[in-house]
Amino acid sequence: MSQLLLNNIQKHIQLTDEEKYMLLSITIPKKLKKRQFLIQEGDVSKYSAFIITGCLRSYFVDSNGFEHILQFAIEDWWITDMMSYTSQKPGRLNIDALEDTELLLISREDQLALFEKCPKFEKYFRIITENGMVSNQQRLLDNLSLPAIERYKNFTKKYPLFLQRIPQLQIAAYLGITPEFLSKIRHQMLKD
Amino acid sequence: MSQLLLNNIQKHIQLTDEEKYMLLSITIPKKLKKRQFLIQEGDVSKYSAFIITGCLRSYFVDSNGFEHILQFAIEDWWITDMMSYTSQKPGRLNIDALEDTELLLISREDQLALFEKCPKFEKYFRIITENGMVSNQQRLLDNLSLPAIERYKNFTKKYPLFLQRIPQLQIAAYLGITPEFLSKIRHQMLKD
DNA sequence: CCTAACTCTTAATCTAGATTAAGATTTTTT
DNA sequence: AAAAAATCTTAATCTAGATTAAGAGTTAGG
Repeated sequence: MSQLLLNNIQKHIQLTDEEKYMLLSITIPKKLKKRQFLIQEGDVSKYSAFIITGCLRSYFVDSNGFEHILQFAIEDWWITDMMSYTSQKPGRLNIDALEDTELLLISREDQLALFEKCPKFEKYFRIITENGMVSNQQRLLDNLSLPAIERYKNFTKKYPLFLQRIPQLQIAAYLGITPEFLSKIRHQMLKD
Repeated sequence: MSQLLLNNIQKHIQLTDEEKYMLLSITIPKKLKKRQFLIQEGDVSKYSAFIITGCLRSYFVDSNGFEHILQFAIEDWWITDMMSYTSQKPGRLNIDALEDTELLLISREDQLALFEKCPKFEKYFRIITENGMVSNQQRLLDNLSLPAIERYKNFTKKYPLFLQRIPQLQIAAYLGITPEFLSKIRHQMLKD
């Protein structure tokens, strides 16, 4: 089960058995049922979560009660409220499970201690964070420059697996449109 | 002149004189006149730039020829096309100077070699990247959840110094609205 | 110092996407 | 298996912000 995490890490750095042990000794397994929360608004995100099976979303509830989704995450991905996790202050994001989910958690405290003991892990997380930043930037550019229909087409190309797994309601909240308008777009796409 | 960079770094990690030397021996000073490019679309971003004086912007030109600004950067900030810089593949961003500017450049190659020689620097850039990711996420949330007038108010609060320095045309391209609409918003704000 | 090139504003018209509402399906709970 | 809750669709109406156009103010280069 931890093998998925080790494999993910070993795409970027090589680990000795001792280093594997160092890592695994600080990971905490956790299960969430569908709709259970990992983090709620106002919490300090003590942990970053690596997903073994299942699917989570991180989202923000605006002053009108609308949800806006920052990230979907499935097997082999990390998710947390980065702002709260890095600062260890209360965050504004919620993270909950869209399916029954198995996670490995690592606390910020243990993570930083691990970096001190073994800088290789700092490299791994530096790379993960760089990649996350790039995909965030790409998404911001899409939101600034493309109409909703193009953003949806990009989404279907980039994340074809999500289409089967994630309700349209959620996809609309990720794209920044209403479910009604997404429905209209999909109808329109069938015609051409 | 390099003192600004050393101070910035020493907010996050402590450096020995030798480490300072290691860093400075790979930085390349560069000057740009207003309107000169650091990077153009299609280039590989060989360098990340730390700003000593002046102001730059990174932006994307969409298929209709409209510019969308990802980042403004002034003294004491880093800027690059992260996608291209980390992958060393051609990028889609332009970076140019809004004012006469002095920079210190570091190549991706030298940066990665520095990380190997001295993991402390990996820590520094991991922190910088984490912070960048957080502010990108915050901006994405603002774009998803707030109307233009609120985004402008947030901008004025977060970057009061930019208001004097950066033309409204550019600020509009950052907020994701037309300059005409920004003008309307500003007029509207005077009334209350 | 003058002209060309930006920059900002105002206003009329237009459109992508929101809102509201209602009905049809599907999923979940009891 | 029935009832309740969530999901998706369609359609009419509405609005935030775009587009177009024109003029005024400001900056910069020759």
